[in-house]
Amino acid sequence: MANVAKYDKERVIRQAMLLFWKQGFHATSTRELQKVVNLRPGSFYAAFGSKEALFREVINQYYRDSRALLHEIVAEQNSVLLGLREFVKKVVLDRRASAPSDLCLLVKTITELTDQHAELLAESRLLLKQMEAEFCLLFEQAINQGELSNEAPPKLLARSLMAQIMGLRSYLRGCNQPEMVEDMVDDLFVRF
Amino acid sequence: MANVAKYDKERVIRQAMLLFWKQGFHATSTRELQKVVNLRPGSFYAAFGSKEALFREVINQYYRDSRALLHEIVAEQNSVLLGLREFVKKVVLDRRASAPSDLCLLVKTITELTDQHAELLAESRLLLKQMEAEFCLLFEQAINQGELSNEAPPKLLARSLMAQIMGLRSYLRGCNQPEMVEDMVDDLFVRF
DNA sequence: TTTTAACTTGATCAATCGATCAAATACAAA
DNA sequence: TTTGTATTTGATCGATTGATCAAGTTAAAA
Repeated sequence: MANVAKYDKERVIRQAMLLFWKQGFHATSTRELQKVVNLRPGSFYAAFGSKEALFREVINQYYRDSRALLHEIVAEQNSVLLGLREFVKKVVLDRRASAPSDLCLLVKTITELTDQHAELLAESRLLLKQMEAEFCLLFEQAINQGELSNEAPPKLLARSLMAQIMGLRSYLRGCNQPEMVEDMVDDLFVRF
Repeated sequence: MANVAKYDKERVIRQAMLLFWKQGFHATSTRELQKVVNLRPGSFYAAFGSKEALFREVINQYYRDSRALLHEIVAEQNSVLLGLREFVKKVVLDRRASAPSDLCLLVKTITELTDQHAELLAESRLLLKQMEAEFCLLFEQAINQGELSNEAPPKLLARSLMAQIMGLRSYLRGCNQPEMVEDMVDDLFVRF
């Protein structure tokens, strides 16, 4: 054994995440990435292998962070349904000032990438499916606790919530006026 | 006077549109564009000036085509509301086999681009707003003809429809299973 | 302290990027 | 047919892309 990397890999991945999230995969050069993470080419490629491989680690970190945020917010609330509502508010509206993009990194990715990066596309789809599964579990929990008036299957509710969040965030990116979307978030939860 | 361009400019723009629509702005090189439109660099840059300028013409053509399709489909239907529903079905589901992407080119663009291409971003947002205005006019028409049970202002209905379409198409891009979305399109119009 | 292997560094690779240009070509006007 | 001008063509520009590599540096193991 000898040296051990003197940089914090998770920290580096999060710095890269911010840049990828803001600019997308293609518009972010490896030189920009090397600069923000303060690694020279050799260290950079020794650590991650390729731009694609780094991106793969980035979207997985993004998923873990998102899932953690969801469960944090739900845990703070009295009911699962209120928790979901707060999560949507947080992600769609509150975090707008600090996040690198109005949109979910995973949605940005499936929007940008084609079959030319089939692995990254498939990985992003998988992570979105996993996020949907988290929603589904929470809806099941809400049903078991008698919180839910809507009698639709939890799988359908989760699917619908995913599409609604994607719609709101895309719309917000288009109009750039958060006040137009605030009411829409509330409307979203009227149906539950 | 002398020669006149021997290619059809609108045709060229539509060919470029298919490539941009499929691959996005950054992932589409000027060389690929030159190839599909069968123009050598000189003619290409004489005709359009730059990649950005061509893209600008492309998204404007895309908007005109989309608006024309909307009014075509509405005209075929007995009611405005049925027309809107058919338009959504067409755009989200039916055209999936032939379109270069599951997503709206304008939404892909506002998703991909940053302030580094502020003009194109602003132009895309403007065209989306114009599409929303078309929806708004149709909802007003539906109200005037007594078709509409929903008493919400047409502006809100148009806004909601925009977000819903964006959500469905993004979700479809993520799951890649159209059958999961068919029912969601119908649900969308239950509320009207 | 010496050895040794991992890590860091800056230069550099071939390929591709968007864009330009002089020369060749094509066609309407004279 | 000749002239004049717009268009087309292929070569090429400088910059940037993702990635590699040998030389230099560091620190744990012996």
